Amino acid sequence: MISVLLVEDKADYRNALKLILDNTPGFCCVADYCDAESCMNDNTYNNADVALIDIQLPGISGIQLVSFFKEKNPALLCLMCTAYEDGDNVFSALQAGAHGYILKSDAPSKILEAIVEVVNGGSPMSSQVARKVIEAFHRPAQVEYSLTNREEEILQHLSKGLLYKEIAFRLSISTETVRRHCFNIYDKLHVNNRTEALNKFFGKKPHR
Amino acid sequence: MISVLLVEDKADYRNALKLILDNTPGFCCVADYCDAESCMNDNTYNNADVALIDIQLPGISGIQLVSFFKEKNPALLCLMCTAYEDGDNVFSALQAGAHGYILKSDAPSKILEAIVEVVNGGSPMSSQVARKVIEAFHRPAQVEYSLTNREEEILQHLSKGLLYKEIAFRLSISTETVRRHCFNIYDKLHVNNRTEALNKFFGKKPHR
DNA sequence: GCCCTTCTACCACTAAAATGCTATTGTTTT
DNA sequence: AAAACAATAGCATTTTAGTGGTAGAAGGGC
Repeated sequence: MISVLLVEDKADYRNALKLILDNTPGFCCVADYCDAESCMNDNTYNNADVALIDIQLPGISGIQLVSFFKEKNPALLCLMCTAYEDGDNVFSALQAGAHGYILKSDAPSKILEAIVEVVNGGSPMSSQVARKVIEAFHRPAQVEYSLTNREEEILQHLSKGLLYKEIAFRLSISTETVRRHCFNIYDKLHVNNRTEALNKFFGKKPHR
Repeated sequence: MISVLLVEDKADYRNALKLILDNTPGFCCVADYCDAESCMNDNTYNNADVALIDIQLPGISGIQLVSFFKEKNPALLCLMCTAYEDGDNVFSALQAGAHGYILKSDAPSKILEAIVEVVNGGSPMSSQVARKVIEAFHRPAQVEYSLTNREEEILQHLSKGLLYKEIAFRLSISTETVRRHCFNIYDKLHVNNRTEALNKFFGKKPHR
């Protein structure tokens, strides 16, 4: 028996889903809310397997609700529900911790299928959104900056936010040498400071 | 016309695919190889739109080939091909830069569909593999550090490696104010420098 | 009205980082 | 043996970052 939690502002759609869930063997609707706030103030989310959440909710968005669930009950599987396939929003939701999504235009049978899929360890989503996820996920091609082993080692320590003197102590070399290595690193990477070097070497887009 | 490159060691399967591609309007097979090495030594990969690559190749693996393509011709779309759905390998391939994958057991029509899908910006993959990708992609739960909007904005700029004065210029405020914001940020995050703040706020493990 | 937070700003001081130059030791390549 | 590179290290200088104190203007909440 899969317990589903509904958070959807449109009463018609919410009630329809509830009816379908409660009348399909193997499914049940443990609770339903018309907004995120009332759901957060309740604690039914601890008794559900899957949460079906509308992305566009009045007030606190569905994406924020996912973040909330992720903290309060990480085991809860979040399935997003959107009217139309809004790439960016769906993407943000997945990034926040959602496990898949369905379109409101999908047939009830497809929605039930998606719920089962999520429970079975899948992540139902369209191929287009999958691409966005994949791309954010790709490791940027190693552009081979030919740093020496020692330089990479230094960079590892730099990435932790350590001071030169702390790195020097850990590696049992002088602060001057650490300094020198850094300078050489920045030179090779064509950057001017620690943060740029880390972004470049570890291939990070600065930040979302 | 979609130009496809084949890298597949099983001659039967490779020839069959080639035949299908060359005899389907809108598709053509620009080259085919039985291993990664010979493909890397040629330069046909510059003339293809999509590369269909077997994951299990003798010698250099399909995953390594993807990394190679990513560096040499980042525009080439890599579609992996596997005999059975080996989660870890497929996952690694996607991480290395592949855009989707198909199963050898899929019908020819489905394979052609997947190729079109990739060209159209999609990422064909199973729901199970999508889940693995999604999970690797999830941001760790934000521990809510209650930074103000302005402080988060400053942090965004810090993450690019900008100097205080550069941030000040972009936000049209004084350097002193940027300085002050940073101090407040470090205070709230209980850290002592930029790198630590970035690691903590953006929830990153220092580095692999 | 008053309190509290946020954003703004200046000053002063210390610590650290970034940029130069030079130089020794060892290892590897040619 | 010479040349090239890697790692080490010292010194000097300038710039930037980090830590304090203080304080005014704008906005929300009580």
